[in-house]
Amino acid sequence: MDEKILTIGQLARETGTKVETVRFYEKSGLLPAPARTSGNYRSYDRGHFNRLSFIRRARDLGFSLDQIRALLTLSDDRNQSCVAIDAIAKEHRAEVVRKIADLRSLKKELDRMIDQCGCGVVADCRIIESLSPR
Amino acid sequence: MDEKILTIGQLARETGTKVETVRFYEKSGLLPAPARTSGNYRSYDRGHFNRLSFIRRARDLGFSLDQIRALLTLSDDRNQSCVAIDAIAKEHRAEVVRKIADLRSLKKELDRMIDQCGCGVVADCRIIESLSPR
DNA sequence: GCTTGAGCCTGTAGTGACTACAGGGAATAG
DNA sequence: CTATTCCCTGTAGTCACTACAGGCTCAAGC
Repeated sequence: MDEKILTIGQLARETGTKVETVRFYEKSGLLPAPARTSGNYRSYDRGHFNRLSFIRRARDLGFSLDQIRALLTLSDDRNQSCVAIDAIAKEHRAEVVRKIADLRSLKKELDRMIDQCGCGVVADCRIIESLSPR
Repeated sequence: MDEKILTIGQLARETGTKVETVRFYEKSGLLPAPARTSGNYRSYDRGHFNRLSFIRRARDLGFSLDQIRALLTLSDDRNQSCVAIDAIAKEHRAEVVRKIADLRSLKKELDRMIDQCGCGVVADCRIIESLSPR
């Protein structure tokens, strides 16, 4: 039972978060408000550390704060079916797939544009031309 | 010389922009403030139409407003070399390439996560588990 | 001439997910 | 005792719009 207690700075360092971001998560209702010391400092425990780690990992994977809020709520009820969790993850993956496709066609257009640039004078620039209305 | 003059609504429709966005571009210094009618309505000419079309096309290709500002400034000097324009386009393409790579590795992680989900009960959920700190 | 409705005006505030102060108090090392 | 580092609250800024609120103008129909 090493109930080691962390200041906001330590918690931030250990989870790779900025101090301001930790406070922002608290204000946004993602991280419960912790106990305070006599000097009004926030004091975090293991539960906070776990929850913040979860949030950060999910953020790294591109989940929105709303999605994370939903995941956290669902994961609190350990006896529920995890179909809803699966659905959130799949919805997110579909978004990612869409974005990849969008960026790929974007890149093709940029390639075409850039390949045509003879790097002469602006008046003949194919990049400017392909951005201009015909 | 059909100097046809457009209201903000017509300009917006013809360029596929929202009226508020046109005003926003003016406030941001991307689109020059047009003349006004006696009733204080904005009246746009062909030059505005061309410039706004350019902005929209560049936005569709994912250029930032700052990049577009630079492109517009550069393209105004028709005798300059277009090396700088080429550089902006290539920098943007590099960003897009980076984003595609990021999203691809993201998708792989999401795939792994989702594949493992047996869709049982939250307590055994592999998605929650792989988001939690080890 | 009068009304109705669409379109226009300005200005402000909201979005997401933070980030960056400003102006203070608390804790700690020397 | 002092200097430094950390912490506190609250507000404003980022990007590229979007959405009002509250009011004015204009064109068409009656």
